[in-house]
Amino acid sequence: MPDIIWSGHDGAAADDAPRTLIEAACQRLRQDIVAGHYAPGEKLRVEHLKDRYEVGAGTLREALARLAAETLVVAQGQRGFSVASLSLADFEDLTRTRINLECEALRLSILHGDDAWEGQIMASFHRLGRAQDKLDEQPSLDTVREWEERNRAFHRSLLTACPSAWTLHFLGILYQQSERYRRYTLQNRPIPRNIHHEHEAIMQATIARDADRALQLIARHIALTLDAVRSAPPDTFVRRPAGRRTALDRSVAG
Amino acid sequence: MPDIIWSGHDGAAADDAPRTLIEAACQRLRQDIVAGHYAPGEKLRVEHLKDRYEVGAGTLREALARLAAETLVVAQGQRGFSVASLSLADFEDLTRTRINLECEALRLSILHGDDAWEGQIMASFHRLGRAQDKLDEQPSLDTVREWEERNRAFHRSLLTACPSAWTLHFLGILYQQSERYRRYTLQNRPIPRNIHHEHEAIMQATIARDADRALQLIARHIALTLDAVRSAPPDTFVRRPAGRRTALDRSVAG
DNA sequence: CTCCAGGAAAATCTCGAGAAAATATGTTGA
DNA sequence: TCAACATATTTTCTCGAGATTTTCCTGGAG
Repeated sequence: MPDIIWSGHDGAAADDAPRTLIEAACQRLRQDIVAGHYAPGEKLRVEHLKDRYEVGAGTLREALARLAAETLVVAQGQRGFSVASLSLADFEDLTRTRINLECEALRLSILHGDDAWEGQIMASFHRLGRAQDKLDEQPSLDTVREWEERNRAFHRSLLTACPSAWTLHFLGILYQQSERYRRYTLQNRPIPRNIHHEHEAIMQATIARDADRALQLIARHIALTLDAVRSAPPDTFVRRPAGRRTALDRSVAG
Repeated sequence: MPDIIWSGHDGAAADDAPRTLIEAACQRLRQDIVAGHYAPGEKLRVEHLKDRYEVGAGTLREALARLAAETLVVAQGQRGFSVASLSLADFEDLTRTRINLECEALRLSILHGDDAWEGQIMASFHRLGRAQDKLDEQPSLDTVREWEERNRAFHRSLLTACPSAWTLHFLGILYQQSERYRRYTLQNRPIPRNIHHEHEAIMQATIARDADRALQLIARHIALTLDAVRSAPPDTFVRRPAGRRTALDRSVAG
């Protein structure tokens, strides 16, 4: 139980209580970045942002450093911070990695889940269905927000029984990135109706403990997002500031 | 090619040039933590550390924030920073997740690797063998260091052809954590001889493009580290400062 | 017209001091 | 003896200003 590792790790958690100005600025910045208020690759100048978010320079600086942890912003040596770039190739990789991890997480969740877990899934699915109805009746920013929130809750409920904190941690990061892509490329696009049936099938297979089927369904479900983004206007991904170096520069255990 | 995402992400890369004092402090702190100079769960007081590393308070603070990104340290609301805790349960999870990702990365690497990639693997394997010889002849801190360095290089060479930057990124984090566990639990313990044969078998299967066999071998290879840590003194994992919350609190794409 | 060099402007990086919070300590009462 | 409150100390959090670096603009030479 490596709870501790994530406890203060404002990166993945801490939606609840912004105890410090840093956390508050971190949250607001994260929301604005994920929501697409800043263009991909855009430079984030501390001098400008400290006015916008009404904090000191050092404070904002540390908030940006924390966001760099989530790979939402990048920090270059002596050249300040900028919003992480978006590219189709990255999203393809992101989606494949997410499918890999989410299948593993769902498999473990089905293996370890108890009755309460099943109940939570049904409940969150029901709430998502209601949000879907409201969205169909009256599409608005509020109803969309609510649908997104409950969609996230539904997907999360599927995995709550997964005992692998590391897998969930990485999935959290990938979720966030995925959401950023989705919002950026599919701005204000209506949510197709058939997603509801996908969710229903996933839920049924999961509760029936049919791991093979559930994994197949969730994989396809996630892959559909990739197709949707692929069909975005071709000029969507353009920004590409100079980048270099590759990961995996450290340590290995034998 | 999401190179940009990792470019300045000092978290996983940037061994080369500490362009700022923050990066320098970050590197030194990371080394000291991975090396075990600080006990797991130990509080990291800024006032003390700023003297030790000869930087200002704000500078050290930001370095700690970046290390929190790598999950080496944790930042709690108004209660400062502390070293991430270690537990056997966490290491088991860590290892399983690493096996999952590393198998996927190796599979992709075998799929995409070219002749130059094969050459790099053979070269790094050869260098590792030489380091092993030197280590057998004369065990010392230097020879151990060299072996560790080349072991890391060998494992990295296996995956250089993997096109999934996200998988490699996560693996980098897991590697680092794994190394921390290994050093903490197996301090100064000799490296068993048969590891050389494991590496040889992995290399041969990889170059022969026998993905199934290579994956099986690498999975077992990593799992052996888990066994080694399991056999550590039972009182190794004790520290457990208060922790709460779980990951996966954010976002999902539909 | 292109390319290189120099300098001005902007931004980042760094530091120490003051305010807020949390922990530790000491005291009082039951 | 134990619990609870008030105080004191430590630690974190926050801010603005100065030093260093990068960037951009201008000018001139080839």
